[in-house]
Amino acid sequence: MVTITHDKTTKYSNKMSKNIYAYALVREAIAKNIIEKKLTGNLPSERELCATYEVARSTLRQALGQLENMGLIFRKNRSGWYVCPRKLKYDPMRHASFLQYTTEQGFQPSTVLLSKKQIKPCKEISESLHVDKNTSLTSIKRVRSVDGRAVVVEDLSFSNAHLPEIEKHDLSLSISILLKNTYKHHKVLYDISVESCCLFNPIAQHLNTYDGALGLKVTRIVRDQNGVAFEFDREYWRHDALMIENNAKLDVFIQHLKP
Amino acid sequence: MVTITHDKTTKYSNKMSKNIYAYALVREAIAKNIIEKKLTGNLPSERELCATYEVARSTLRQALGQLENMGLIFRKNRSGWYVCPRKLKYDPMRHASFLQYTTEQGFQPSTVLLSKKQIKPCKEISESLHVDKNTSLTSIKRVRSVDGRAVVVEDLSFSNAHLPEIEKHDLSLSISILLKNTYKHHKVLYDISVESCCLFNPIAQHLNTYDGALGLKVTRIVRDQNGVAFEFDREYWRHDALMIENNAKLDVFIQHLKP
DNA sequence: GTGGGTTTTTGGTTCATACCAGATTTTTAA
DNA sequence: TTAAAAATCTGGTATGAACCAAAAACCCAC
Repeated sequence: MVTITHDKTTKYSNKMSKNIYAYALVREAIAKNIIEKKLTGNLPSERELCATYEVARSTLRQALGQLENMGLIFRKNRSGWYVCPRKLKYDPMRHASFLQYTTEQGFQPSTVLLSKKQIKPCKEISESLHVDKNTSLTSIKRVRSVDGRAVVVEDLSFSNAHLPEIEKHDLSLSISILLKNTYKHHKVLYDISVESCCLFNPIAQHLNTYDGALGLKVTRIVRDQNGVAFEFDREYWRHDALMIENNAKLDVFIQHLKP
Repeated sequence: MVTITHDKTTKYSNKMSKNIYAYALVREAIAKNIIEKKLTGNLPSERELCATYEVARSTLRQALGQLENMGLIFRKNRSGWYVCPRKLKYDPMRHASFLQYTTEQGFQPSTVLLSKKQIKPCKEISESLHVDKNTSLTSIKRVRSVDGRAVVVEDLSFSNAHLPEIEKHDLSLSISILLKNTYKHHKVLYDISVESCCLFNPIAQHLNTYDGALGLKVTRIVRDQNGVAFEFDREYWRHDALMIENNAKLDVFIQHLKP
């Protein structure tokens, strides 16, 4: 049983006081308990929280929804609300494997290959990779988890011409290591885009979230040293699972700048 | 008066059919109208839409909320819902001014300086800039708009030691041009982080949105050629206003790689 | 015409209720 | 003992009603 600190004299639904809304008061009260670690793991049930804060369920759910947007809590379908684990720091520009940067940060990573097939590129991909609409590409879908929590669905498309027989490798492992070891692509370049998005089924289901949940979409075009694009990635992340980080590579730059 | 295509035989609130929910059907119907440009500018009022789709207002608002998360529509406080303009493409790594990259993309930019003061750094800033907690920094807040729509609130802190008399310049103009012209910082390096966040008052108010709205937080540490950090930025963006983009600088890299 | 007050319209907040669907736990029967 | 069935708990969906706050439209006196 979880005990929540709660000033019993505060009437959360009393909108007269200070022109502050009930949902905002409840939101702040729960946020405070989470930040001060008085609340960990799973939250009390919605109906319990309604009783605690003396608000209707829809008001409570408005507060919970905002805490979810803040990345403080998340839900498991029809099972309950949970305090979010810390975010994964992720540098889409860095040529590091998922395995590497997750373990560096103390997470237990895992990957499941959902599908592997030959596809014809959509307009966006054919334009990005400069290939004809009828060119066959190797396409894979994967779900990646940290500490048993699914955080990203990847949708990767590879140019067969550039990466011969790629479909014969174990594609549930690190692609960046495969590029390095098998195809000798030690230097690659990325075009990255990041934007806020909504996660819909079936992606939402793979991430154990709901249809319409908040996400971050990372798109990446991978090029070789000559600027030839050979890989097109779409990554759909749980919005609460990651923080994009890109650190200036001082050592490299300074080297170049020294006479 | 806006006319909406709508199959009158579809009962949106009939949950029996196909196990698809009313809010999802309404969401898809409105999304379709927006994508097909049958719906532009402002949407009909919520009560009208309720009548059109035969759902309760709370159900409709759930659909509108998801369309908002998708970046398809946005709201002006108590005035109505509007179809989102296209997103601004923004490369936080590029040393380009807001004026420059907005006009390049055909937007009309403007900036309002909200405040300018001397502050003592918080823990995060003092650690990032490697300055003592009692060092005075010049701090400014600005709101930047494109086509009259406020899209980002900036919170910038500068090291006075590194940028002497910075407080005497017009800080509603481009800082990157100021750095270039006045302080001769032609080459700078950035540490960037991007994450999903919630926008609360007063930031939400500056962006003409509501307390708890979705946002993207961009944090940036600016360093000189020697790696010395002298500026700390926090940017709070409307989540529907931007797309982070970073393009591989092929020309530069290829130059380096050529023998 | 026009400025200022009034009315109307709009979204924003909150409530109470009901029932559904899936996860979880408990009970029951083989 | 264990697997299947039932009960229970949880969040998810949906309704409709009421009232509030601010924006927008309107109107009228000057």
